[in-house]
Amino acid sequence: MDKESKLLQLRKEKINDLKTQGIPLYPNDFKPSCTIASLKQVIEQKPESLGQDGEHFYIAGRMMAVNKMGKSSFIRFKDSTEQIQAYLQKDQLGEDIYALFKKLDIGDFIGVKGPLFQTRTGEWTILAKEFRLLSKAMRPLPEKFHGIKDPEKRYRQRYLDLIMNDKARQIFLKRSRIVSLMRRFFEEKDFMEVETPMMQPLPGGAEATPFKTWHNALNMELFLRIAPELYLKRLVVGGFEKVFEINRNFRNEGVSTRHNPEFTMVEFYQAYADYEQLMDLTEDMFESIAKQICGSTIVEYQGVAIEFKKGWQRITMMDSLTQIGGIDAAIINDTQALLDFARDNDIQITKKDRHGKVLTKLFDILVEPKLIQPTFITGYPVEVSPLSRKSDTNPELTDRFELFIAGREIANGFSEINDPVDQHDRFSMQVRQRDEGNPEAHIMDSEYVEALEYGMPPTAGEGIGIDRLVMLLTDSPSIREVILFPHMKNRTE
RNA sequence: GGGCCGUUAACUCAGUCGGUAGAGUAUCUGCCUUUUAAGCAGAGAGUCGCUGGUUCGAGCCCAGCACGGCCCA
Repeated sequence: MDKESKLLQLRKEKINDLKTQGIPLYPNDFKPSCTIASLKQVIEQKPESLGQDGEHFYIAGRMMAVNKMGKSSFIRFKDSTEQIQAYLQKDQLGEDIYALFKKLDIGDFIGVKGPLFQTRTGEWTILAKEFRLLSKAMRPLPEKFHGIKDPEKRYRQRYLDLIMNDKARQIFLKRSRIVSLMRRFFEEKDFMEVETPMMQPLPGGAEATPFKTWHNALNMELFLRIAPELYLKRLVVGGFEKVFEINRNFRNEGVSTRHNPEFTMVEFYQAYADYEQLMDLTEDMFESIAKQICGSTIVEYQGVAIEFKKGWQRITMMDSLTQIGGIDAAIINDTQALLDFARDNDIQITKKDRHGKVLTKLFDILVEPKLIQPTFITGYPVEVSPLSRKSDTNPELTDRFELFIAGREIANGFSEINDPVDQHDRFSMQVRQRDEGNPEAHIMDSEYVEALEYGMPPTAGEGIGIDRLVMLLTDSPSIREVILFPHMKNRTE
């Protein structure tokens, strides 16, 4: 990096000049008396108390625009809350300070002290009686009007995106509030927040390829978790009857507009509840969050109005395949006929796949993209649900649902298996699938089965993809817009 | 993994038929004490993603590679 742009060289020379003059470039003794947002509140509430003879305020922020007009200047600067303008006059500040100001750049942090006044056009402005450099910027900010648009640069240097694009800022403010509302929702229902291992000796709780890592001192291989599920249920065994965890999961698969290798889920478990109660809970939570974040239960996502008000459609996978997927009800139970149907429609399904798996694959392609309004799909086949309790009325199906919104999976929940014998059989079935060549099939977790052998109360649990929920509530077309630092390939220097 | 598109100044973007690289913003110099994307006058700024090829000559055509975006699997 010895090759530097002229601009950067000039800045460094300028910085050296300031240093030589004894001007502190990075002082840390200026304390703002209030934020810009709170100052603006004062302006709104009691403007009569303000004016050139009024109270002085200490305000700090990053300079975003400068209008130099000879012996006086306007600067626009912002802190994390708002932006405001200040008026700097040579007469007020003195020769030296004004000369210092003239050497500063957009992007520098500055502190201003003074009263408020109104300009000719009525804009409330700080009249600078004191002016200080608080932190020098070495590199120039992107252009003020167009900001920064290059998606690669926005993601790799998110700080620039956050400085220049208010829309990006708003997305992450909303994300933070969504997580906070969710946490409050669970706490108010007496759920307890817990943290379970992110590094696990056996990756479980989902069908996915894990990341591997190595613990030196223990001399063992570990996996970044693909789900917290099996640990959270151990806690239910241990007597914590309502638990939730908001944290990252890691899945070693491709990146896309809907997938980031690490993503955030909330997973929660409630003893003595069943999957139907969790559907109710989910409706309540989403309706409440949508209202508080978007001000309405109707949220526009990519040009489509989505209604979050509770009372969402609930339909079995079988019914969805015939009613939405357009499959003839006559062949729905005939595996061979379904395979023929798939072949005729260019849907790739292996012959090895059992009936339930065939149904699920057909569902993914024919039904899922059409589920725009919030919809619960229920009645998932046993083969694809190794941790879900079997239905009392049909042992081929489980007491499970998935939630779809805007054509994508948002949540997955079910009544849990608490029969250790059943769980052991299910794992065995998964192990057979693994032997048959499905690398994502579940691993036998004997220690988890042992935990169940000590007895787990009847329980239901659910996981909700927070990134995808944030996408919906912020009208973001790509998951990268809602993850601060989405994963990217290394740039080769 | 496949298809399409993109990569030019710090940022946003032009660049015609292949003929020595352009604008706005930013920067630098000068003027300017109520501006609003301030204004006026002047100046500087480029490994055109990388590597090869074709050509007298390549930002432009061809091939490969890298990174990114969108779509598909």
